[in-house]
Amino acid sequence: MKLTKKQAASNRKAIVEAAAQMFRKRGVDGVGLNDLMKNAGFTRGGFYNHFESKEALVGEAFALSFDEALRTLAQTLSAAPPGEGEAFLAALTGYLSAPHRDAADGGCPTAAFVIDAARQGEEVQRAYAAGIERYLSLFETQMGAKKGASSKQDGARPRARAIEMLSGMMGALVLSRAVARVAPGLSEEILATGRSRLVRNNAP
Amino acid sequence: MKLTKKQAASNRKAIVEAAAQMFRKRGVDGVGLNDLMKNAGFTRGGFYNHFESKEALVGEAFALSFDEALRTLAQTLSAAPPGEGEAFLAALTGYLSAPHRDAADGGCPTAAFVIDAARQGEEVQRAYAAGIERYLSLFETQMGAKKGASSKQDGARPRARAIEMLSGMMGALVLSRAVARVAPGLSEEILATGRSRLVRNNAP
DNA sequence: TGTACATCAGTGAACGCGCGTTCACTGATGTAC
DNA sequence: TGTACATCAGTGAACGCGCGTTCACTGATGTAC
Repeated sequence: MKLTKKQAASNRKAIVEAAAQMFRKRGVDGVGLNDLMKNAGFTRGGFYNHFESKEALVGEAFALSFDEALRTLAQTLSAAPPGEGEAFLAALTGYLSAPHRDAADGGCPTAAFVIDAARQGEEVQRAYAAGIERYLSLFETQMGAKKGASSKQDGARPRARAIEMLSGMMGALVLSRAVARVAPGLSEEILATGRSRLVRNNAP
Repeated sequence: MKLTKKQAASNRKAIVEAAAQMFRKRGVDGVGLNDLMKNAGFTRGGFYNHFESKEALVGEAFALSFDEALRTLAQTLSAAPPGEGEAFLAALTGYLSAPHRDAADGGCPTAAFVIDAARQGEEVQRAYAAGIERYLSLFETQMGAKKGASSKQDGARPRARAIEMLSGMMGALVLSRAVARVAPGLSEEILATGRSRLVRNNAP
């Protein structure tokens, strides 16, 4: 049953893809390897043909999640007319939306993995920290692009503004998820408050 | 081996206390009942004399964590000279500190349970949402007390300011925890940025 | 108040189950000649 | 290019282990008289 190298690599990728989604939705501890392999379209025994251990997969799943999220965001931004910063604001507004809140499996890995990352091994945590730094760099670039146009936060340096933005938006998103089922009004209020803050901080 | 009612209630309390700490440190899925009961000073079989299921305990552990955190905060604030708001700012600064980052088991339940809450059953999630509302009320009260003294955020209504504060501070704390072991510089930078934002927003 | 008995918190073995991981086996691919 | 063989991804049973939960049992407490 040996497969072509191309097919084997593709199958491996499918496992990491499934893991990236399932880990975001249910947490690392909430996903078993048998369940994962079934979702990826295989039987459980084949897992160790591709990965040394579950932890090794977790690191790859974290890295892939950040790769995809950052690539998608970069594409969205580059598709818009440059210099204005409107596309960036639109992306941030979509971040604090009900669809993103309700679809964690395809959503922001910073939010989905923020508690898991603290409890995983160092290699996994390094993948997470690397993703954070990439987000911060992107934010700095975007904020620098419309320098002078924004108002109230100009006193803070770009790096500090990027950190505030990432932690503040991620905090609002995870909090809105945490109460969504039993307090939908509060959940929406948290998202709306975050969006209005974005608008306020970006007003001319 | 029957115990006095008082002793039995005390033993039950010990189990919930242990759970409140262990769940905050390792997550709900990361704590087994045998391990929990051993930590509380008992053998595993006794658990079901006090609780219907693990999920029932989770709800009580969430509620107790919020009770203790809010009581401690209220005590700190009431011990200080009233009206000035200095004690509140000091408490917030302590929230974004390395000791709090490094001791999740005795720390803020909003932060520790924010991802678990989204994945637990409705009863557990209700306990979490109730805790959030209590935090928001306390924040509103504290911010109202120094009304007119603060500057930049006065345009936002107290409720919105409380939501921003809770989600923003919680976001910074969990993000600093997520990278603490592999990127201590970034972790401290996240905390420091949050603290400087507090100072900025509360400057006269 | 004193005795007789039901209550029930604690014990520790045991249940079935799913976990991460290992294994012998299969058979088409990729390689050596 | 054609044949012979080593490689290795996939299969599915099995491993030991810890999980949440159940159980029969113990014996001091709380209650009934």
